[in-house]
This record gives sequence, structure tokens and C-alpha cells, in this order.
Amino acid sequence: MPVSIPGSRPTLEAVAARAGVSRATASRVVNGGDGVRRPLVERVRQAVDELGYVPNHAARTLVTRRNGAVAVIIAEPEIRIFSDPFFSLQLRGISRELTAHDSQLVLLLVEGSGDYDRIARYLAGGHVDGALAFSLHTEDPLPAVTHKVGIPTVFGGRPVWAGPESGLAVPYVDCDNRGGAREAVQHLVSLGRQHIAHIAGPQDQTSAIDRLDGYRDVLLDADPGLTVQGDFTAGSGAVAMTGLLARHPEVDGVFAANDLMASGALAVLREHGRRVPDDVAVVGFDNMVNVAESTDPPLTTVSQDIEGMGRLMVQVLVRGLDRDGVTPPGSVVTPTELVRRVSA
Amino acid sequence: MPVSIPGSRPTLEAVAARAGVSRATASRVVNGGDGVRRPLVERVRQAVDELGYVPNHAARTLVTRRNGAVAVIIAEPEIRIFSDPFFSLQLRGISRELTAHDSQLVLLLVEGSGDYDRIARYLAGGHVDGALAFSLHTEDPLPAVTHKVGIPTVFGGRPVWAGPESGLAVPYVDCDNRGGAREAVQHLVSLGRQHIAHIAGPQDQTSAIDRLDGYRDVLLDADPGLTVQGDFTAGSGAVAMTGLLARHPEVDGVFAANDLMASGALAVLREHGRRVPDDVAVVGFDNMVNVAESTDPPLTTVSQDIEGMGRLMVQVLVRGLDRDGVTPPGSVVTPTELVRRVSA
DNA sequence: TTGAAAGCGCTAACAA
DNA sequence: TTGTTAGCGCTTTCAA
Repeated sequence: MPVSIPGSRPTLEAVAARAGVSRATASRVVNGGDGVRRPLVERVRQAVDELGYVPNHAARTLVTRRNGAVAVIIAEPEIRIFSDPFFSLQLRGISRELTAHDSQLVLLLVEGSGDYDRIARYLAGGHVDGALAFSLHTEDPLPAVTHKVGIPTVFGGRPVWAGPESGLAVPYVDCDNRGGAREAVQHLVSLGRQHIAHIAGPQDQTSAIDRLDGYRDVLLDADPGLTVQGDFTAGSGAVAMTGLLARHPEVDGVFAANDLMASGALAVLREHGRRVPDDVAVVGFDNMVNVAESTDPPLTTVSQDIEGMGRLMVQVLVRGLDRDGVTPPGSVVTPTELVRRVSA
Repeated sequence: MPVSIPGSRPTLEAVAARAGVSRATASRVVNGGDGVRRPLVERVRQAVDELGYVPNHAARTLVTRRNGAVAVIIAEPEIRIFSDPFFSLQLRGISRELTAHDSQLVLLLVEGSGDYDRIARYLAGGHVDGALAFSLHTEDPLPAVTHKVGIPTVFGGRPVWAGPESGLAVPYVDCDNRGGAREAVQHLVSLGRQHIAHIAGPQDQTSAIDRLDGYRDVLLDADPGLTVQGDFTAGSGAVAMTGLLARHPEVDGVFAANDLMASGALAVLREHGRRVPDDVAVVGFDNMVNVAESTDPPLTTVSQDIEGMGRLMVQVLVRGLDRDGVTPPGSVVTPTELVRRVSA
């Protein structure tokens, strides 16, 4: 009987032979050992150790039809998100949770629209058990692709075409942007602020849309002029604040749709001699600690559990897979929390 | 754990049946069609299209012993590199080249030292054909792991333990940090600068070490006091420049080991009323366009083809795999280029 | 040039 | 509880 031939990896056959059991029993032990008598389990385990046996994934996949792998799809226009600490954290959450589920992370970078064919083929090839994708623009063909290929997919961030009213049951994981924004604005109100402005994010992103909605929820009759458009960069926050100060010098509270824009606003306020929070209170969103803690003054902001959202994406996916692999699992919206620092 | 996707995909058997050929012939066509007569090729191709056949990867891997997958390993301490545009670019290069080679990218995030077991097991499982890892610290167990497991690995950036003199034949891809630094300093010399300082990067990273070496190559007898330690952040560049100005007011040229530090230095020079490049000429390294182009004045710097280095990593790996999968392929050092803007 | 047949290494009925 | 056996879908000799 073949023992370990140098070069080639030991097979289950070899383990079984060495332990003096059948391949089936060896397999049972390797897969948990349920229903195998103690001494045999021991012998097989020992054989595994001695031989340095590692199961052949391809063979296993061939029969079980499970890959133990999940695709993370990132569309080219958003490859920038790699530079986004937000994404790093989410990816880490995904990675950790996947590891906990003994699954691997296959990274799919979509380079151009022609690339969707490749992605579709790959997904159709059944190489992965499911897919995770990130918030997409209106025209993104990806949801159609994953749907057609019939591969369970969970989105990170509510996709624009999956609004609460669209009726499209697309599973996604997102934080409660609207609720968080409400809380931020309510906090400013509770501080007695009378003229609360909003520096909004780009309105083709649901997070920005929802945060604006949250602002409006609280300030139903706010002067529309108090809402200014930014693009999530610090610079745009500065520009927005400058305009605000010029047109609405009475402003005494600002809710920025993210911390970066808030930091830009803070800088402008300082330049203009407005004291924060005395003259103007400022609240951000995201709680990107490296910015929120180092602004002057430190920024009060809305925090979300980003890594947790990554983990959740995996959990939602796996739950769906476990159910039957077809029924789309439900979406999850995670709570936010107001983190008080000095700026408001 | 993931479960199968219901709805069984068509097999090669089905294709063969539909085309009225044997499975062997169908297989040949699917794999290029060499040595199959024209009409048969056509018939099989058509059957493939009609059935929407996609080869089962697991089955193929089982017999060919090739996975069509490469692991990209990122050690936890450097997970920050996700926030590094440098890494995004390199990853993109890797992804593109891998796609060109019909291979997938399996992302392995190492969370802690205990995680190396998991990584080792995974690599040992033969799930991937090779691995790409990023520049590691001295004590990193990863090279030992990949070596022991016998999986071909290419490193990004020269690992500290693979110095030119160490004799360790570890394949890596890096840019010519030393040569680039030499060119930068030589440029300052050619500008007639007499007192050229160096703001060095952290000396536990080979890129920083090599750049310092390059500086010394040109300025053999430079005053050691003209070399100041930074940590690759803009802030550290500012601090370094401040100290330099205090202790060496005669300085008229600065080579910073990266653009971020150069930008910090630029800011300090401005504050101190030194004109750039008239009073002090400044050269950076990396050509991170979003910083080098937006400094005041725009930064002259050393550019490297980052995405190209990513592609190269894959090419080096694949070349090694093609050879015999054992012999370690050689390392590659890519050239750098001085990009002249205004600062020098 | 084509086909028949033998596995690749594993799991899961089914028997014992 | 354990073993026997039949594949999973594919590539690849080997013959025809």
C-alpha cells in the first residue's frame, strides 16, 4: 500500500491504510468523527498527523458541490474604495467572518464593462458559493448578472435601485443612515441651535441621500438654502461652509454628511473666527477616528460598526445559503450611535 | 457552511451527446480544439453555446492539479496598506495580470500570529498554484511557511532578510529604490546645490534603507547631521525639515524618501520664508500624483510603475510555475524615472 | 483524428 | 459502527 510518496500529497486512502480502516471511516473522522468509535478516531487522527494529510479541496468540492469560497466583487469605478479606510475595515470584517465559516475570499476586480462577461462566466462556473458586492450606481449590470447566474449575492450598502419603495427584494447590509442623521440633527436641536445647516454628500449615493432625508425628517421646514452639496471630501466641506457663512451668517449648527466634510467645515469656521461649539456646533458622520479625534476641536459624530457590517454581510449570505440557496435572505440595517466629543 | 446552488449545470457529457461526439473530443474542443477536425469543432462549440456549458473547475483541478488561483497574502500589521494608494495600484496590476492568465485572486488576510497555522494549512491544501506576499518585517514567519509548504511565492518589495548579500534566493519584485535615490540626489547636485539633506524613511523598511543608501552613494562625505529620520508621514517630514533648518540653515537641497514627507518639508520651508526651488530645491519619491501635483510648488519626484510591479509579480510567479513549479524564479528590479516639476 | 476507459481524491448511500 | 461501492465532471493515455 502506498505510504507517502514524496512530492505528491498523501490521500485519504493513505491515511486509511495507515490507520487500518476503510476510506469511509477515515473520511468520517476527518469530517468531525461523528459516529466513529473512539479508538478508531484516535488511530485515524494519528495517521493524519504522521502523514501530514490535508484534504484535497477539489475532490471534496466535486462531490459536495460546495466551494468554501465567496467572491467579493468590486467594480472598477469604485476601486478607489481601496484607499478608503471604510472599505478596509469592512473587508477585514468579511475576511474574519469568512474564516470563521471556513470559507475563502476570492477577490474580483471589475475593470470595465466588458469585464462583466468574465465575471458572469466565473460566477456561472460555480467556483464560489455566493458573492458580496458593494453599493452600485444605477446602471450597474452586476445585480442583473448575479441574478441571472443565480448566485446568491448580498450587497454592501443599500443599492440605489433597492429603495424602500422599489419593492425589489435585494439583500443588503447597511447602517441606519437616516436614523443616524436624525439623531445627529436632534442633538443639535437639543443644544438649542436655531439655524442648522446640512452639508450633504453626493446624491447618487444612498448613504448621502438617506442622511439628507434624516436631516429633513427633523427639520421639516428648514430653509432649503441651508442645505449645501458636497462630495464627501474635506475640500468640498470647506467650500460648502464658506458659502454657508456668506449666505447664512446666522448659522449656529452644522450637520455634515461625513467626517471629512465636517473637518473641512471646521477649518473654515476657525478661519472665520467662529468658535466651535460655542458659536457653531458641528456634527459629522462615520466616526473615522483618525479624523474625528484629530480635528480642532475633536468632532462629535455618528458612529457605525463598519467591521461588523462586513461580518454581517457574510452572515446574511451564509444564512441564505443554509436555508436553500435560493430564497433571498433579508436585508439588515445596523444601528448607529452618536459619539460626543467637543464640537457639539 | 455554504451549500450548493440548486439547478445542476450541464456537463461535458451533455455537450458531447448533443454534438454527437465522445466526451474526449468535446474536452479537446473546450480546451482549444487542437487536433480536432473542423466540423466537429463547430458542432461542439455550438452545443456549448446552446447548453450554456461552463467547465466545472473542481473536476478539472482534480485531474490537472492546477487551480487557476493565486493567493495574495497580506499580514495584519500591514493591513493599513489598504489605505495606501500604492497598494491599490499594485493590487490592480496583480488582478489584471492574473485575469490575463485566467487565474483567480484569493485574498488571505493574516490577522495575528496564530493565523499563520490557518494560512499554512490553506497553502498546504493545494488550493492555489502560488502566492504573492508583501514586504515583511524581519521576524515574519511567512517566508518560512511558504517555503516549508513548498508553494512558489513571490514577494512585493525586497524583504529585509533578502538583502543583496544575504545570499537568500527569494524572488521579489521591487523598484530600483537605490538607483532612483541616486538619480534624485544627482539631480540636486547638477542644480549646483552644495548642502543636500535627506529626510529618510523608517529604517526597518528596505525601500527606506535603499533610498538612504542611494543618497549616500552620491554624497559619500555628506555631513551625517544632514540626514534626518522620518516615518513616511507628512507630519514627520515637517518635523524633520524644522530640525534641519534649525541646525543646518545653510541647507539648499532636500531629498525626501517619499512625497508625503516632501510635502511636509515644503510646508515648513514656506513658513520659514524659504523659496522653493530658489533657496531650497526639494525632490520626493513615489510620484503619488495626487500629492506631488498639488503641493506648492509642484513636486519633482522619482516615479515608479506601481501597477506594472503588480503585473510583474504575477509574471515572475507564473514563469516559475511554468518552469517546473519548484525552481525559484529570479527577482526583478524595475527602473525608476525622475519626474521634473517645479520644486527642483 | 476519434473514442473507450481509467482514474484524479473524495463523500455518501447502502449493506453488513 | 464500519466497510463497500458508486459516482462527482473532467483530462488523458492508449487503441482503433
